[in-house]
Order: sequence, then C-alpha cells, then structure tokens
Amino acid sequence: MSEKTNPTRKRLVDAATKLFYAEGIGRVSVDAVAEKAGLTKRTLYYHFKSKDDLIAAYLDGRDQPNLEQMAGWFDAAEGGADKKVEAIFANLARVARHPKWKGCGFLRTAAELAAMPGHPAVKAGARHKTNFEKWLAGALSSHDIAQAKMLAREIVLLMDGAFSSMLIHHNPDYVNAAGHAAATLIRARMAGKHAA
Amino acid sequence: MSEKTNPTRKRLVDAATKLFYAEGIGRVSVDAVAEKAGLTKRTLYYHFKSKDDLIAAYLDGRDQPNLEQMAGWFDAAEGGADKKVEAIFANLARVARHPKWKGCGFLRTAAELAAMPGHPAVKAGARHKTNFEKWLAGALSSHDIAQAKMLAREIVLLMDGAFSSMLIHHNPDYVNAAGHAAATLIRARMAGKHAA
DNA sequence: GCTTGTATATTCACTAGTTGGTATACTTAC
DNA sequence: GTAAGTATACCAACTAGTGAATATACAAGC
Repeated sequence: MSEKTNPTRKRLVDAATKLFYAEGIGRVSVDAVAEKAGLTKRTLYYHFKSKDDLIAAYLDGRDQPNLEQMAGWFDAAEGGADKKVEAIFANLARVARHPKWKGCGFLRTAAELAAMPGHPAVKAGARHKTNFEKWLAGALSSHDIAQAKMLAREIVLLMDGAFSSMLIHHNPDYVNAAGHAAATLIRARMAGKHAA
Repeated sequence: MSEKTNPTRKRLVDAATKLFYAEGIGRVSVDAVAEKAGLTKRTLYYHFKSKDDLIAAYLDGRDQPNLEQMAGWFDAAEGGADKKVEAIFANLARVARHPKWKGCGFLRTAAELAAMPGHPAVKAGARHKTNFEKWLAGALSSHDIAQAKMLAREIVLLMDGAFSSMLIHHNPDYVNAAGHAAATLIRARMAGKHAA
C-alpha cells in the first residue's frame, strides 16, 4: 500500500491538518492529533518518525488542494487576466472573513519554525509557494501578458502580504487593496508590454 | 518610577526581546527569559502578570525603534520618493542576509497567536503596522505623491509579502522584487497623478 | 481445513524533562 | 515598621518519544 493512500496515515494527516491549522503547530501536542484521529500516539509514531515529520506531511498534503483552489477561482472569473487575478483576491477576502480562517498555513508554519530554516516543513512551504508562482506565471503568459514571470512574483508578494496583513488586522480591506494593486500592475503590462 | 523606565523591567523586556525574536514566543520559556535577564522567574512574575503580558511588552518596545529604522533608511537615501522607498527594501534585503535575521517579529507573533485574535500582542503588532503605514503615507504625500494613502497601503502589503517570502525562501531576490514593484507603483502615480 | 510463520499494524503503560504559575520567606531602603 | 522587590522551592499538568506486548492479515505447508 502506497504511503500516501494508507487510510490510517491519511486519518492522522487529516487530524493534524485540522489541529495544526486551527491552533498552530507549537500549540498542538502529538497526543491531541492521535486522539482527534481516534488512534493512540504510539500508532502515530508507527507511521511518522517524529512530530516534525508529521508537520511536513501536513503541509505537503495542502500543496495540491491549495493550488486547485486558486486555479479554480482564476478560471471561474470573467474578463481578462487582471480581472481573473483580482477575483482570486476577492475570493480570498471572502473566505478570510470566516472565523475559522487563520491565515496561510504555509506562512504561519514558516513563521513558527523561523529558528529552524532547514526544517522539512519550511521546505514544503517554499515548494508550494514556488509552485503557485510558476502556475501563475504560466496562466499570465497564456493570457498574453508581457513579463509574466516578474509579474507573477510581484503578485505572489502582494498575496503573501495580504495574508499577513489580514492576520494581524483582521480587516479584509487589505486583501482587496492587494487585489487592486495586482490588477494595476497587470494592466500596466497589458498596455505597454515593455519593462517598468 | 515609571513602568517603562524601571531598570529591572527593562532588563526583562530586553531579554525577552532577544529570545522571543530568535526562537519564537512558543519555544521560549518564562524561565529562560528570567535566566537570560539574570533574575528569577518569581521576579519576572512580580513585574508582569503573565507570559502574554511579557509578549505584549516585547512588541510594544519594538514599535518605535522599528519605525526609526525605516525612517532612517528612507531619509538617508538619495533621489525621489521612489528611490527612497526602494532603498528601504534594499536595506531590508541586506540585513535579511544576516543569519540572526528571523523575519518581522510582529508578523511572526501574529502567526503564532492566530488562534487568539484578541491577544494584546497581536493588537500591538496591528498598532505598529498601522503606525508604519501612516508614517509612509505622510512621507509620500510630503514628496508630492498623489494618492499617498492608497500607495502607502500597497507598499506595506509588498513589504509584509517580502518579509514572508524571505522567511520561507531565504532568498533576498524576493525583497528586491518587492522594492522594484513598490518603486514602479510610485512612479506610476508621480507621472499621472490620477487613479489607477 | 487447520496450523504455523511472519510482517504489518495497533495498544497500554511508561519515562524523563519542561511548562506556566505560585506560596512563602527573605532583604533592603526609607 | 513597612512596603517594594527579589529569591528558594515547589506544583500539577503537559511534552515528545519509547519498550514491550498484542492483534490482525495473509501465505505456506500439509
């Protein structure tokens, strides 16, 4: 049985995902994850060699679903690339209003593990952010946007800034402002198609 | 004796600042802070009613020094507002290379305390970010930049995104890209002076 | 069909250390 | 003497991780 589809392992990762995202990795004990999964801690340690290993599995498991969420919002929006990107931010501002929303799990984990830069979970976060940036660059260039790579990076920066600002202010205006800035940058490139 | 200038209290806040920033608030015990300050834990609890209180004092103490750092970089740079803002990011990219750099303490604390949105330390972080945004809006408008408030918010978003991206990728290119995007947005307003 | 062997999967009970916070007593300055 | 400040010693709860036993699944031998 594949490591990824093992049902017990999946139950543990699902439980870890809910708890780690809701409370933060440092505030959730391994016992709590095992109990949430309806298993004992010893079983957890059979499937994961350490808590750090479990944290990395949690973030690895969020990579694809998150990318699909973003791509779904982009594809569903009407209009040009500027409107489609702005729609991602608008959807983000909407879901961020929900009381269960607690920011970007990748960024929060990196913040908690700042003292351990080589931690596998930080690397998983970096991979996800890179994947998102690459997907966005591809989506922009297929909409005939000049300098899609540079633009994608700028939009990622605005999005991570939106996550952070929303987390600290609890005010969706910041997310919408980021979306507006992203759309402005895109339109500047749509018109000119030359470097800024 | 004022609460802020009490020397024993200051020793404790200084010790907390170093440890909390270096390790993260969840990974530093109250005992460790007391020991770093050369005092006992009981003395710490005489001056602070809880660890949460100490965390808030740590962030409150960073507000002014951080603002002065940013303003210093801005003032010292040659050129127009675009160059001055870009200089802030360039300095950020420089200091972020230092191995002791561990991101923005305000954002990291908000990330750790995401499950406690009303926590006094999160509020202290929000106050600091608001102070910075206001200072930046004032600095931009005194350089004759149109829509300084909107622009200041966009730059703050880019900066928080730069902090986050740098923390997860450990690559200063992200910080410089954010500075470049900020300068681009400023120049767009310097030329046109009309809404985007 | 039944036993046995073996690898996988799970549990119970435990450890050694750390945590935030406190009860009590001592010291110093006025 | 008294009040502010500091220290010693302690607690009950919780932490990540482990040792040893057990349960389940499945195949081989007969």
